Amino acid sequence: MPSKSAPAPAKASLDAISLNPSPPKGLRAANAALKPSFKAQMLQAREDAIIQAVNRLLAEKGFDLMTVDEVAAEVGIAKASLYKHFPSKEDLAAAAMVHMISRARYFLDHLPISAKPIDKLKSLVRWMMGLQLTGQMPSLPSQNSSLRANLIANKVYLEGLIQVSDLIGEWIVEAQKDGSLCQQTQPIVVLYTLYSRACDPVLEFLKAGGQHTDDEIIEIVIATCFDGLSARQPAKS
Amino acid sequence: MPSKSAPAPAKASLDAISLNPSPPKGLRAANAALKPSFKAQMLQAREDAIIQAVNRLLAEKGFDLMTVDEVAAEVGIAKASLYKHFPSKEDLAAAAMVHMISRARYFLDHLPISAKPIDKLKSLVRWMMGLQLTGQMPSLPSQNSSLRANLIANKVYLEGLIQVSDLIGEWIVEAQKDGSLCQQTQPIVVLYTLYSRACDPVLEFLKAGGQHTDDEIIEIVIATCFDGLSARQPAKS
DNA sequence: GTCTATATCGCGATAGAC
DNA sequence: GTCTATCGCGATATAGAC
Repeated sequence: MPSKSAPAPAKASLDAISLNPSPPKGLRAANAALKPSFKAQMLQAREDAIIQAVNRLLAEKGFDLMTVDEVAAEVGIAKASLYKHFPSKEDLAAAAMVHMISRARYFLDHLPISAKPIDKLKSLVRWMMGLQLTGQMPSLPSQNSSLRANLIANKVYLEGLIQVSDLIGEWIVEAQKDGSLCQQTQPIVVLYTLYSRACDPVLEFLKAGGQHTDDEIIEIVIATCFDGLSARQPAKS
Repeated sequence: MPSKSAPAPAKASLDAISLNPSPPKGLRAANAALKPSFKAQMLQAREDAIIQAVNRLLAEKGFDLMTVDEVAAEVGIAKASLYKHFPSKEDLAAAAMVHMISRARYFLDHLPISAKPIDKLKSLVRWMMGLQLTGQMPSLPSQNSSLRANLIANKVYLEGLIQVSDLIGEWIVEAQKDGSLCQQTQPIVVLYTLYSRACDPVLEFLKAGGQHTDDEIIEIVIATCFDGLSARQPAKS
């Protein structure tokens, strides 16, 4: 079912313009006088379409099984044109990751300020799991060396990741102070654990089981993640 | 550090004979009269060496990045010889998985009978995490279609997996009855969650952090897995 | 900057001698 | 059953015309 038929070339480009309102784009294009330079806009839109295709394929097949030919086919352009935008497959994946970091920062910045830290953390995990269940979370096999090297060399990605991690880290510390989060667990461990939920294979298992909706799966994993598998006294709230 | 230098060809073969005492081998060789057929023994030992190498490489690089040439080099035989034992790369991985299932059944069967079900479950998770931390847990990217098809077509693997799952499932139900395991969580969800700990990326994160020993990491993840991240009343035990 | 066509190469799998 | 040598294919990346 997923494969050889040419996948509607024009659609991806259009979607990339209308959809994805998350992070505001075209800042650079909007400042150079009144004329945003249509050319630059088109170029930006095409790059967005590329990144969107990469993200989808990365989520569907992972980095190793994703081919540059597929990306080009999904965007509807020639492979050689792709390489004019991104000099390598690794850079393609890196751009997709930068985009995800950007979406994450936008999501975190727009959480209700009044929410309790523990609820912000849960919202984050729900969001990440939702992305994975809907095939939007790029999965980079953590073992590929060339890809990792390329990623940690990418300052935009790395600084974004650090900023996001710092923000989440503050919430973790706050949640520990207000008594809603386990104080025996080191904040860094909490952070890693939350990140790991974004690629937890249990999501795929449950989805394959077909007995639950995506939302049900998310609540199940949220419960096991925060409340644990052991029996617990009925919560006071 | 990991790579191009030819990796000590002879060693793997010898280790395969002396090490790996877990599941008893050579049953077939031992029955045909008094003479176990040295030839068959050597052949069996070589196949064990192959499987051991595959398991290690599978754990180190994953299925996609593992090459058959590497396996042959690590075992110390020619690639063509490998293909006389296993007709494809997928069969190679399948054999490694069958071996792991076998080890798991042996481990489960030799847990102290007197142990409480909840402790049996924790022991299992500890064992799986220990395997992953020491590079013995093969990681099969759950996305590869041809590999999955090959695996579920492998009756030995599938039946073994079902047997193991049934056994664990019984413990889960018992642990829920005796009040040590959360009764609101469906047994199948518990099972999937436990399995997922075997390939939880949080292990790699913590190991990369370098701040904890393997045993410490295991206890940390056991705690977050069973007790959750949320604050909890001091346990009564 | 986009295209078609091609270079280059790594990897799974085989041929055929011994 | 083991070896050396090679095929065949698919994938990344590039050349060169427009």
